[in-house]
Amino acid sequence: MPLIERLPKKQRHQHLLKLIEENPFVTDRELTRELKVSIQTIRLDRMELGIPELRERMKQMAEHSYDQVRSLPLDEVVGEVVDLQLDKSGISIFEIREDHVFSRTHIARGHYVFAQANSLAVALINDEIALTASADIRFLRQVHLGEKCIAKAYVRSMNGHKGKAKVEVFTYVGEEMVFQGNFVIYRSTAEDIIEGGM
Amino acid sequence: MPLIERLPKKQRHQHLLKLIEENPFVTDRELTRELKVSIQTIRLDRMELGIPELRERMKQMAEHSYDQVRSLPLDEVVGEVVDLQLDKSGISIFEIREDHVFSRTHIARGHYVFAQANSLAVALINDEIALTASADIRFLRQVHLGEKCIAKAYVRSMNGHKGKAKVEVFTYVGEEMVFQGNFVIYRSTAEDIIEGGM
DNA sequence: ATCATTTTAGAACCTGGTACTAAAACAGTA
DNA sequence: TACTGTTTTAGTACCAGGTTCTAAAATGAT
Repeated sequence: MPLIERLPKKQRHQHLLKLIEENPFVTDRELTRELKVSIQTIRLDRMELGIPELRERMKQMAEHSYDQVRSLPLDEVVGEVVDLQLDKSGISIFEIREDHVFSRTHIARGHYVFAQANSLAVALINDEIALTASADIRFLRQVHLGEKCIAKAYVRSMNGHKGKAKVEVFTYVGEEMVFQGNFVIYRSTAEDIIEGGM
Repeated sequence: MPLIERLPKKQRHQHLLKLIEENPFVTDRELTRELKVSIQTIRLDRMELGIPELRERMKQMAEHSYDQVRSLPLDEVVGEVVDLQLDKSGISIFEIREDHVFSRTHIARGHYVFAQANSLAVALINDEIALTASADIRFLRQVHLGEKCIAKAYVRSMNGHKGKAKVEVFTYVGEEMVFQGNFVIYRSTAEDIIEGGM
C-alpha cells in the first residue's frame, strides 16, 4: 500500500476538474491528450469524481437553459376564481400543467404558485387600483404535474379606505397546505400616484 | 405526379414542428408513436425541414446558454439571462410588454416581476434540483409598460453543498431599484425527496 | 521479492442517430 | 390497365462517445 507520493492521481483529478470546468464540451479522448494518460484512466477518474459523460453534461446544460427560457408565459389570469367576496375572502383553482413544471422533475415552478396567490390577493381588493407592495411567502411542499391548487385568501386588515391592506393566502392540494403567503396590497380609488408598489 | 391530397405530408410536417418545439428533447422513436409513421419517415421529414438530430439540438442549446454574455438584442424571450456565474451571481433582462400589465393602468403585474427574480435565483444554483423554499419580497415602485427590468442576483450563503442557499435579487429599471427580494432556495444533487419547497 | 494500488488494454454492448440501397405502397394519368 | 412519380417503409453498414466488464501490465512501498 503506497502511502506517500499519492499526489499524482489527486493532482490529475484536480487538473481534470479544472479542464472540464473550463470546457464542459471536452471529450474523454481530448482529455487524454491534455493529461497524458489512457482513456480508461480518464474514465475511471470521471467515475471517482462523479463527473457524467459529455452527452449527459450537455443534456443537463440544455435542460437547465430550456427551463429558463420557457419559464415565463404566465396566462393573464392565473387560476380560476370560484368564489369572491370583495374585501373579505376568495378562492381560486389552478391546475398544474406541463407548462408550469420543471421538465426534469415535474415539480411546479414557484412563481406559478406565487402568481395564483398574488392574483387572488389583488382580485380581492375592491378598488380601482390594487398592487402588491410586498409579500412574505413560504413554499411548504412541492406541487407536482397534474395537481390542483386551491388558494384561499382572507383580508386581514384594511388601513382605512386608502392605503394598505393585508391579505393572507393559503394554497392547498387536497388536504395538504403547499403554500402560505402574507401580502401587503396597495389600494387606491383614483389614478393617483402611489409612491411604491405594484 | 399527384396534384391534390398532398396535405397529409405537410400536415405531418406542421405537427412534427410543433411537437419538437414543444419538447426539443424528444427522440425520433418517440415521434413515431405520436405521428404513427415509421422512423425513416420521421428522419426524412427532419431532413426536409432542416431539423437536426436530438443530440445536435441539445448541443446547440447547451452551447447557446454557455456563451456567457450573449447578444443583448433582446429576443422575444422574456427574462433572458445575459450573464451567469453559477453559485455566484447572474443578470437577466425582462421587458414589460402588453401581456404583463394591468390593462387599466399599464402597470406590470407583480408576479411577472417576481417570476423574473425567482427564475434567476433558481437558475443561479448549480445543482440538479433547485426549488424556491421561501421568499421575502418588496415591490419598490411600479413598473410600466415598455420598461426594461434588469435583475441582478447574488448568492449570499450556501449551507454546505446540500440544503439551502440564500439568494438576493435586485431589479432595476435604469438607475431605479423597483424590486428587491430575498430567496431561500432548496438545492439537491440527487433525486432525493425534499420535505418542502418548490 | 512481494503485494496492493494504479494504469492500461480490449471486447461486448448501448443510444440515437447518418448514409445508403432498395423494395413496396400509393396516387394520378395516358 | 399499365405506366410513372411520389411517398413510405425496411434493412444494412457505420459513427461518436460513451458504459460495463475482465484481465493484464506497470508502479511503488515494505
